[in-house]
Amino acid sequence: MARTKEFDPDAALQKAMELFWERGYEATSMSDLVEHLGIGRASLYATFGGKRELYLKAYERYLENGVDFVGLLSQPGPVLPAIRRLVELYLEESTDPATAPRGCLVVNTAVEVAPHDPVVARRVEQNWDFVETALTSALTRAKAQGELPAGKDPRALARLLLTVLQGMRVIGKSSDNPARLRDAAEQALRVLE
Amino acid sequence: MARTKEFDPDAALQKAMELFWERGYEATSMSDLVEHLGIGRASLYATFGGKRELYLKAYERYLENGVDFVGLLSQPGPVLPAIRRLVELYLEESTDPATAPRGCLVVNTAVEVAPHDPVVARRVEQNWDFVETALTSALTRAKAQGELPAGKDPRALARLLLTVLQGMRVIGKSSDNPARLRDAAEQALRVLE
DNA sequence: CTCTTTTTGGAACGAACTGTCAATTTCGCT
DNA sequence: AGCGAAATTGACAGTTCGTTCCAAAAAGAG
Repeated sequence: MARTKEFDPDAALQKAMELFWERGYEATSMSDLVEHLGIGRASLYATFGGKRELYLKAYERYLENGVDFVGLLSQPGPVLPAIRRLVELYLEESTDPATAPRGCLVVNTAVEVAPHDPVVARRVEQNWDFVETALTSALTRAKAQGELPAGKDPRALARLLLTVLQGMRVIGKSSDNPARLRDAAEQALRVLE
Repeated sequence: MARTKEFDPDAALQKAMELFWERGYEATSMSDLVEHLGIGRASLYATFGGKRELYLKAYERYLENGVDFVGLLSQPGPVLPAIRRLVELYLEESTDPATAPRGCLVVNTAVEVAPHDPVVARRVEQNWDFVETALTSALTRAKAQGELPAGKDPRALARLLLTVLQGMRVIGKSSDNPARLRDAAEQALRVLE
């Protein structure tokens, strides 16, 4: 017994996520969002709450649509080719002029928002944990399958890869030198041999 | 034949840099700056120009007082220990709860400001070039001195280190797990052996 | 001491900010 | 058909933003 929503909340959240992704938290105003989402101001507040809550929901939406680590790394068979594909995926997104400037929303959030918002900081750290865990279990499996030398430490290697991936995203945001990140990615992969 | 300034512009710029470093560009208002610098609004504008110009000057001030790559890496004698010290310095600053949340102003700038300001982007990229060059020449010297295996590529290794260092700064901003970055740093250094 | 130049604190500017509210519209249901 | 509940609309507060302006004060040069 109510009026139906005129807009699709899912599509609106997607657009909000893209705007936050491109411009950052502080530089994106509620008026910008109202304009780009094509919905009324009050509808925005009624559906998503204030700016901070909307950002948190946009952040989660980003994670849902992001790189599928588990799907990529948990496939049966050899592990290292999957890790190579993962690194190359990050490399492409970090060097392509169309996608590099926006970087990764998690990195952007870690840098701009997390230091001033404990809730956000926890979410970001959970993501680091998640990626690290996915890489660790993949490398552990690789070691069991003989793809990784016996002396290597899967968790330590996962932590190096995690750090390199985020570093690539940062440098890609302000550099149009693909060779730089290509070399870094290649050297990072060579650690696994 | 004129009045002298009542405040020390150098000290004021230092304080402005610290405020931008801690809060970011957008989240720091001119009123915040006036308050923390202890000088009048008009003096701020007359001395440093507008907000953007002040930020650019603060950025340069940060670079002047930052890690002395050349001084660290150009000392005569073995190179690898110096590189190890450099990585450990980054590790400490990225894991110490007192310094980790503010991260590195260059990284913060690369993420928040560079994508929307070509001038800033150029400055940031110049910094990546500078660090990469310093590391490359150091590793080249290490190779000549037999510290680095003959098969290694100094520039590619420098690019990996550059990426790892920036990645550490990002993860350190939102993680209080020192072991994570310690492992990453250790594995990165192991690449040189 | 006077003139000139600069600094200074604070008021004031228009614009933009986040968030709210009453009025209106549209649906489901009796 | 008409009633109640939810959603839209547009305007509206109350701040805060970056920036400018101005009168008063201060300090070196003659």
